[in-house]
Amino acid sequence: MVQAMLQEHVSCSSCPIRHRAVCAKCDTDELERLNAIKFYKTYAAGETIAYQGDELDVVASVVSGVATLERGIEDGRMQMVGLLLPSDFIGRPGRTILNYDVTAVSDVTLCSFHRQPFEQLLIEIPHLQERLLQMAFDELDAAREWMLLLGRKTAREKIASMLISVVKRTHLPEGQSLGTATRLELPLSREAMGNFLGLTIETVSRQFTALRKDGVIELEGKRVVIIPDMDLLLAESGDDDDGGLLA
Amino acid sequence: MVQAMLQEHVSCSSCPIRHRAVCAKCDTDELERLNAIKFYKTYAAGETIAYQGDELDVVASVVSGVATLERGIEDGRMQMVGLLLPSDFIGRPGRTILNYDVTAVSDVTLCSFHRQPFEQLLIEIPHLQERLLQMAFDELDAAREWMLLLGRKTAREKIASMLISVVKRTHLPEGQSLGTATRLELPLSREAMGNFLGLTIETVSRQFTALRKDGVIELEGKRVVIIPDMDLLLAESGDDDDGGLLA
DNA sequence: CGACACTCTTGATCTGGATCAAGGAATAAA
DNA sequence: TTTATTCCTTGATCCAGATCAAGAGTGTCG
Repeated sequence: MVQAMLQEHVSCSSCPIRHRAVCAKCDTDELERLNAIKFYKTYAAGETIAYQGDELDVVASVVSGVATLERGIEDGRMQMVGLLLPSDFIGRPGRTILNYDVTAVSDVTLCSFHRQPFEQLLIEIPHLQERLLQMAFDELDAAREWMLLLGRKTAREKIASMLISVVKRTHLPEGQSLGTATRLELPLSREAMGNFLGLTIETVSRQFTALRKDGVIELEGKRVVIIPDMDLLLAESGDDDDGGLLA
Repeated sequence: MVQAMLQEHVSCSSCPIRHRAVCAKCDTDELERLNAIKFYKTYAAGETIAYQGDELDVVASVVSGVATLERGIEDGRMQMVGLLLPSDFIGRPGRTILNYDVTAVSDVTLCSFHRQPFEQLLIEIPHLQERLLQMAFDELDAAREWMLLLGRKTAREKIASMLISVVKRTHLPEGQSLGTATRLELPLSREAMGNFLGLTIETVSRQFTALRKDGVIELEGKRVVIIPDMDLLLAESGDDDDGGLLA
């Protein structure tokens, strides 16, 4: 499997390293050097990629699938602190100890780099570091928006905000407008959503049915949400205007 | 006043640019170039340094005092998303619109740089960018720890965690151990703490008196907290071991 | 000095979301 | 087909923290 991926991606055409995650500006030579040290790895849905406290000697970029970062307390409480979609980055240069669990929510393919050669390239290719800096600041902005959600929003607002955020991250990049009716496949289980939003699974479920009864969303099965009027949902999110969670 | 600061800091001896915040590795020449474009500005306690939505053409580093980043919703709800102590950084290269209020909690002195020349130096002095990347990742880690607090901790745990975090950030850097009894001057009002923790002012107040009655802390007036046994406080924070919020 | 404005504490009550508990629906295993 | 198993929904009840309300300091400005 991994071998197949390697063959398939020799030119890195579908790899975020090429496209967005790390080096959109790389020239051919630089891309070659990145290609030389990268390797792919896949994980099955539900699999834990790495545990809190692990020593991690790789950094990676999500190629496909959805993964989460979660921080836990020993009594079982869990808080999601990162939702990783394709092109998102895992790990940080300069630190080896991981302080949260990384879990594959769906089947996940990572494009990984051993820390040492990657950090070397970071020094030698300046715009790679620049790109990483932008990504870190983007994540920081997202985290701060998320803090507003966790600290001050009601359960209903949290659900609405999450839906908007998922729409923005999965639909907008491909150029669709926010105004049209949207069909959304949720990448997360009710439990994962609870950990995302700081709620219990029961409250998540109840808010979904409440929003459905109020005509804000429609449900197809458990994982598909249809948003007939995005402005209606936006009005439920507690954000004045754009919102921008994780945007 | 600003003039006085400029004189006083010509060699940048007390400026974080020199010490920790941006360029611990700068050689003399590089320091000169940084000095050439920096300027100091002071703000009085309570003053708003910049508003959500402002176009900001400077980045800055906190020299002295305490400032906060807060994100608000129009109905008055506020969530603090950043607590800035000396050496912390404000603003981000590559973005001009600020998406939170920056407020001086105490009297604050900033060491500021106009965006253009600063970004230029960022390109020309690679380890400056490297330093900024480390700072961004540190803030991201802090934000994630903070998200765990906001999403999953009880009011009592929140207060305890905050106290530990303030101790770590204000005492530990000067080399004191965490084991000894500690006297702590709170930089924040009850309201600011509420916004920090996602609580109301009343709940903050009640938890302080509860912790005092239980012998976990002692209070001297409203702003001074004495922690007779740090392990006791640590046990109340909900963190297994180190905690590390904002550390 | 009193009047006012803040900030903080404390009490009484309310409520949103947690907890406890019992099914339903879908998929897989036997 | 029956029997688990997993994930989700719904109901009943409870409680931590919010809200409403009333002072208590403390400082400042006339």
